[in-house]
Amino acid sequence: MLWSKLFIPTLRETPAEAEVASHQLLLRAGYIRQLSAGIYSYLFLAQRALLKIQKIVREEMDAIGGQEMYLPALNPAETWQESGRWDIMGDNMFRLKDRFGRDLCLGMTHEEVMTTIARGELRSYKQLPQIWYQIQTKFRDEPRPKSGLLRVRQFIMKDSYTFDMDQAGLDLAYDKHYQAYCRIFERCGLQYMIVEAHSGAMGGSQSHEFMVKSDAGEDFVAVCGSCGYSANLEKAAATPSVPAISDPEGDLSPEEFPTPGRKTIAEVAAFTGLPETSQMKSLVLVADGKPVLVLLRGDHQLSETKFGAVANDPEYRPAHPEEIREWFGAEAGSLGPVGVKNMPILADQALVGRRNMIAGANKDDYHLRNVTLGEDFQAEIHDLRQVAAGDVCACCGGVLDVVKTVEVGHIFKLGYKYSDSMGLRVLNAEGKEVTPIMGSYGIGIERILTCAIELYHDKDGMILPASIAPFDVVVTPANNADQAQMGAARKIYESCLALGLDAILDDRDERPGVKFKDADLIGPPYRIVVGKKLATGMVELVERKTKKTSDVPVAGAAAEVKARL
RNA sequence: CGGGCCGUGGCGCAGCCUGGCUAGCGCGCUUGCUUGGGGUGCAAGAGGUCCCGAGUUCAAAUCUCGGCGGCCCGACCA
Repeated sequence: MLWSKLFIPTLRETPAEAEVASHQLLLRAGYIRQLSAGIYSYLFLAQRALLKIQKIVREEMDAIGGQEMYLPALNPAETWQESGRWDIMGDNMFRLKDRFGRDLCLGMTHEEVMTTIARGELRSYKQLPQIWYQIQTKFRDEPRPKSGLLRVRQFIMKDSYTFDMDQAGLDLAYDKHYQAYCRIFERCGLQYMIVEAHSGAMGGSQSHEFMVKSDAGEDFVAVCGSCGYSANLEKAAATPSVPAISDPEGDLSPEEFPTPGRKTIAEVAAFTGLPETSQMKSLVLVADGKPVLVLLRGDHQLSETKFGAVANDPEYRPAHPEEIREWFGAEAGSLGPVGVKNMPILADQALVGRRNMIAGANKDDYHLRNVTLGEDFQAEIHDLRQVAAGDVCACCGGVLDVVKTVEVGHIFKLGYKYSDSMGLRVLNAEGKEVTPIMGSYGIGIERILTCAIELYHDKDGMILPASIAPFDVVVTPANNADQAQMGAARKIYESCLALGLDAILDDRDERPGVKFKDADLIGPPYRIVVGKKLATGMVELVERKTKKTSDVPVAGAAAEVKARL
């Protein structure tokens, strides 16, 4: 293609609204333009890159026996009411009414529609297993769209769904997807990691996320440098670090002491001269409409996900100050477990085995010393704390790190959640009616592009992996006015095409500097510069990643690019 | 849902506090010449409801109130 004929609106300056590198470069390189918050138009270059990504995804999905479909994005309310997600999705779902006043929504994912198809058509175990997928636009009314294409309200997703007769079948389907996803992210050139994940509102048992490490991300992942254990922070488990000082020995009784004005863990630590690890942190939460007292080691944080799961109410809330006053007779800064009878007490397992700790006295401005779990009060023990950097890996004893990541793929074993609630039944070999087991698997197409840019760029622009770059090579005549250069450039460009390369000829009447800058910006892995050395029969082959230049003969230039890709 | 910032030709900004000519600057765009290896130089041009509405005033980009839109932090998020 001829650059002079294309619409590639590059920007010399970075638009003020773009914060993260991928967003800035997508705008500057003329890939995207914003239409509204979290809604973007994909221009020519973006569309080319996204199509290349989709091609890779299709090839790998087809390779595991996936059958591509295309489902409606516009869904009737009933479909979502059947699974119960019409209510669960809340404000995150775009909703609208048709002319007759019927409720509709824009699909966020397609478990319901896929299950609707399946229950209408699948009759026999002979028809299973099935792997169905689509590449389609999804809609989510994010409370806060941000970071360019990283968090948007409309995006393209590859989503697949599997139907199997039994757990073993699901395990196999899950494993096929796991392997296919590895190949997809591999081929797209991403450095990724696979982490154990929390299955959230999707329901289901096992789940893995495919994450790309990036400061632009919003998901935190705990990783062990020694054994490779990695898990989403929502779910990660680890052995807590050893307390800063050991506990006082002996079977001591709780003893009240004044702590005037000291409310926070840090203030009490400073006042008593004892580290935060010697304290019990008391949180009052309201789950399922009922109060719960949660105890953690002073320096630990509550994992909202873990608590939500234990309390069986992901919608729980912190208690209001008035409620705390009513239930405890003290303010939040002076709460503790001793003497609490009117609500269940949940303690984090890091408190097991500890003795004689500091806790609030349930009396303003007083704390207790010598409080011991199991002796001075009883509690249910759970893993409730959020893993932190520096914790000890539960698998190997190594040190855990916590890194920021972007989620590019997620696979779930759904189990029977949808097939059961929506009435998908088939007959097994014995002629008995059984419920197939399902899995669902997603990939964010734009996120692959965005992560690639986050991962691979420099001050001059994108350095895209060849497999997803909109072009393999750009041919740049240094001086347009020079007929010999233009002619040679044209010939090289044509040889590239003949070799099956995605080539672009920068035939614009621009200064060489402008052409070089633009080529660097939009990210093709190679550039062939036809310049003064043409007189000696040579052109320059420049590798975008390293900016390394090598002289190659005119006649062999195209082949050399082909060989290097 | 809490907190902060912003809205002035396509892009980046100044002007606003302290109201007053035809609203500026850089980049980009058009035309001509020039130049031709990292955003060339010169010249001449085109392009603006100063986000919208109401109010104050002789006079509003500027002050007041209301609204809309965008960005960022937190909460939230398959």
